[in-house]
Parts: sequence; C-alpha cells; structure tokens
Amino acid sequence: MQSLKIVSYMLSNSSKYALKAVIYLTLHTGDHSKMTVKEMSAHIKVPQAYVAKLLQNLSKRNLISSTRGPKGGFYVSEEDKAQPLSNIVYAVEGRKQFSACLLGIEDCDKEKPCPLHHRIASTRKDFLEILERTSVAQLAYDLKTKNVFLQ
Amino acid sequence: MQSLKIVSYMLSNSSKYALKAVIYLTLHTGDHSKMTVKEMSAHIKVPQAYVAKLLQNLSKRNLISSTRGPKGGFYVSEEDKAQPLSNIVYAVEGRKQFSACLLGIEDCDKEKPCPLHHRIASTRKDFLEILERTSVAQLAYDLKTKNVFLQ
DNA sequence: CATTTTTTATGATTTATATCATATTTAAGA
DNA sequence: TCTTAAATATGATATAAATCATAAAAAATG
Repeated sequence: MQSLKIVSYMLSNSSKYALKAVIYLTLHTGDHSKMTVKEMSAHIKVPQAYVAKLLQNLSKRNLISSTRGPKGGFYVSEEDKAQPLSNIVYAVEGRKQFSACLLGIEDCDKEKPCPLHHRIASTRKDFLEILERTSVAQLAYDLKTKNVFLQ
Repeated sequence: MQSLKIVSYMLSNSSKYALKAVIYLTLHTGDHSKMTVKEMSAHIKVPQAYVAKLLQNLSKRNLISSTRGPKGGFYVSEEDKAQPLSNIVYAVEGRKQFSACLLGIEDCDKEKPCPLHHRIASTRKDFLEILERTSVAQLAYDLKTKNVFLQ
C-alpha cells in the first residue's frame, strides 16, 4: 500500500509538528498567557499526544516554557520568541544529519569530497542559514501581517 | 539505543544506495561490459541484497540495463549515462515529497503559503535543479578526472 | 485538604523504511 | 542438454519513526 501522507524531505515529521506548535504558541501565548496542548493541537491540526511529547522535550530544554495544573499550559516567553527555528529543529532531531554526506559516505568532507559534495554545498548552506537566521517571532509576525497561513 | 548511522536529510537511504550504485556502474560498465551486484556492492560498500533490489527496480524501469545468467550483470548504456540524477531518485522514492510543504501543511502553495514557503523556495529549487541538471555521466567523469571519491 | 486540570515521565503500539533470504527464471558454456 | 552463474520476483525480518495511552506529579481553587 502507498503512503498517504507525503513526508517532505528536509525535516522529519517531529520537527514539522514542533515548529508549527512553537510558531502557533508564539503568536497566541506570552509570559502572561498560556495555552493547553489540547487547545493548541486542535488549532494546528496535529496529533495531540504526539505534539505533547515534543513540547515536553522543548520545555525541558528551556526552548519554551510551561506550568502545570489548572490555568497552566505551554507558552513562549518574549526571550524565547527571538530564537531561531534551528533551535527547535536541532533539539528535536539533532544537527549532525544536516551536514552529513548526501550519498551517505562516512568520511566525505571538503578534503575528500564525494562527487556531489561541492555541487550541493551552497544550496545546503542556504537552507541551514534560513533555519538559523529566521526567528519564530518573524514567522509569527508574518502570520499576523502578511498573506501567509499555518493551515 | 542511539542510531549509529546518520541519515542525512534530503535523500532516503535507498536513493543514496541507488545513486552510488548507478554512478559506480556508469564508471565501470558499458554496452559491452557488465558487472554483478556482488562485485559492485563490495566496491561501494552497500548491502548486497538491498542494492540488488534497488537495481532490479531501476532495470525494470529501463533506467539501467541487465542480462541474466553467466557473464551477465548490470550495466549502464551510453544512452542511460546521460540521464539526470533525478531520474534515479524519483524512480526510487517518488517526486511528490520534493515539492511538499516544509511544515507538512496539506494545501500550502504559492497562493496560500505557509510562513516558510517563500523563504525556502529558492534553495529548494536550487537543490532540485542540481538533481535534474547533473547527469550520472558528469559525476562519473569527475570521479575519473577530479579530486572526488565514492568512498 | 480534596478535587480538578494541567504537564511530565514512561512506555506500548503501529507504520514505514531498511535489510535479509530464497525459490524461480534466464543465459552461457562444456 | 546439463550445470552453473547470474538477475528476477516475492516475501520475511529487523530497525527506526510516528503515534497513542496512561499513571504520576504539580498547581489552582473551592
């Protein structure tokens, strides 16, 4: 049977869910307003239990914040809104893979490159720079002011 | 337990093995010389049974050639050496994922983009153009004449 | 201080990908 | 035409990623 969900390359499903969640929280929470996983996951249409686990992980690493109990929930502090997307992605799936050889050659590097190494170097660098130079706040700002959508 | 093998983003393991195999065959076979899976897989250090399956698939799709029996094997015809890398990759894992939304949003497109859509459009395009404009013969040529390696 | 609502910690289950195994078919050559 | 060496077809197994489930801990509030 064919897979129904197309998993785009570049990011794992976990990273996508985590990014969507953090972007949504950036837009709708702050130091003085929180949101439960239940409410958030319904809005961005991602599996609740799954994204809960992801957010717990991010919270433990202090990339987002949370408080338990009634009136509790997750939120993104003003400070954390300034962080780059790469923080989220690297926390979820590590960073090594983003510099690994495209052909999977163990010790491919600048000195002993595979035949694709130099050809893709710049497009790969471009992609990582986008993740590293774009903050979650910027995306949230775009969502508020521009013609872009989270669903 | 942690995964030992780092699976770079962008391409599946299957695509990587298929590409390595086809590039190697491009370099070492032709209309009048074949090579067995056994020999080839040993050279490029990929699992024999696995890459055999991949090559059978490529052969069925006429992206490479093969003959059975003694003195048989796989080979890449002069014509097939001119094909772009994308032929191999798309045969192995499809092409839809390469245009799917980075955040996994179902109907993200130019008209109704996610907040990352336009930001990554050009790096993504660059990557696909490399796959589509680079032939296996070019990589084989580089391997023969330049300071690049397949292992 | 009991109840409720939330996160947290942990792990079980499912699905997809990667990997291995093997019987069948084809072609070469003695 | 028999034997051997290869691809082909098919499916089984293993590993990793995605998804679901739930008991425990913490905080609010009556």
